[in-house]
Amino acid sequence: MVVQPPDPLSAVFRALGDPTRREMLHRLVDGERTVGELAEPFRMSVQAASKHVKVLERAGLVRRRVQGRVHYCRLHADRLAEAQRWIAFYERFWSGRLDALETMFHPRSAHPPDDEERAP
Amino acid sequence: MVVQPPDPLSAVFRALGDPTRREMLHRLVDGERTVGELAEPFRMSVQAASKHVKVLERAGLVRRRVQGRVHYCRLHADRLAEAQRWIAFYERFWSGRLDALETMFHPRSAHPPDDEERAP
DNA sequence: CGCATCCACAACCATTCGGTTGACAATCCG
DNA sequence: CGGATTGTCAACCGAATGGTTGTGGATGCG
Repeated sequence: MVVQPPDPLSAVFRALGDPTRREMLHRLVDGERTVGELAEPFRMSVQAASKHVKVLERAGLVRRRVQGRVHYCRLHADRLAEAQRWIAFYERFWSGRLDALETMFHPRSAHPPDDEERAP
Repeated sequence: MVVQPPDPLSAVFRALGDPTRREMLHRLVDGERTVGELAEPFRMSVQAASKHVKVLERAGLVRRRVQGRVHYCRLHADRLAEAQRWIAFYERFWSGRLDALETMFHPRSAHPPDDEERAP
């Protein structure tokens, strides 16, 4: 309704909210892949897969390099870091804490990562 | 279209993909809150906020305790741990690594966290 | 040149999402 | 009892999502 520009964090989480896109990200860990290669494992049209790639791209999780007629996609994980920092704020609240030592290396801020600043 | 049961990880990420719901989670860090209390900061009807709470609940991020006519919600962060483990697989690919020491305390598996196992 | 390949764009469709309003069930309290 | 409070449920609405098909633009190549 409000048609406000979606904040980056929401875009990242929503992009991750689809298993097809998560699988695509995973297939990018060992290097660049073309849109066609990314589409190949899925039982869907290339156009549909292309839409998924675009969602990942708009979320900042994938960068594209056009060479000739092929589009090479590569992982751009920096946005994932922000997402993880947001989640990490809640580490103290989940039960399966690996070991207490870890908290020494995760100095958490008193506030959750910057978010929801758009609401006055 | 395929109407398949959404996997838990997708449900978590999609729940996190909305700033209202992230804000609600944040307001649960210092204890239980009723649905009304959760709805109060937002310029939306109680019914709309109630829907958000239900999304969080179905994603397993919030538990509910009904007492009389009030519904007390509390944070249940375990699902966030799974989400973070999924993201953590990509740590090696983002640039702003805090310090190399941290990797000693994050022994990563060779594979990403269990996911997309539903596609044979 | 002529054709095949890679991919985007556009239109369309069904479903989901995020919000509304209205009605109602249950509970507390005078 | 009767009224106020808390919250759900149901129906509805517009926009976004996830898919399809069709078209066409570049590019590579025989």
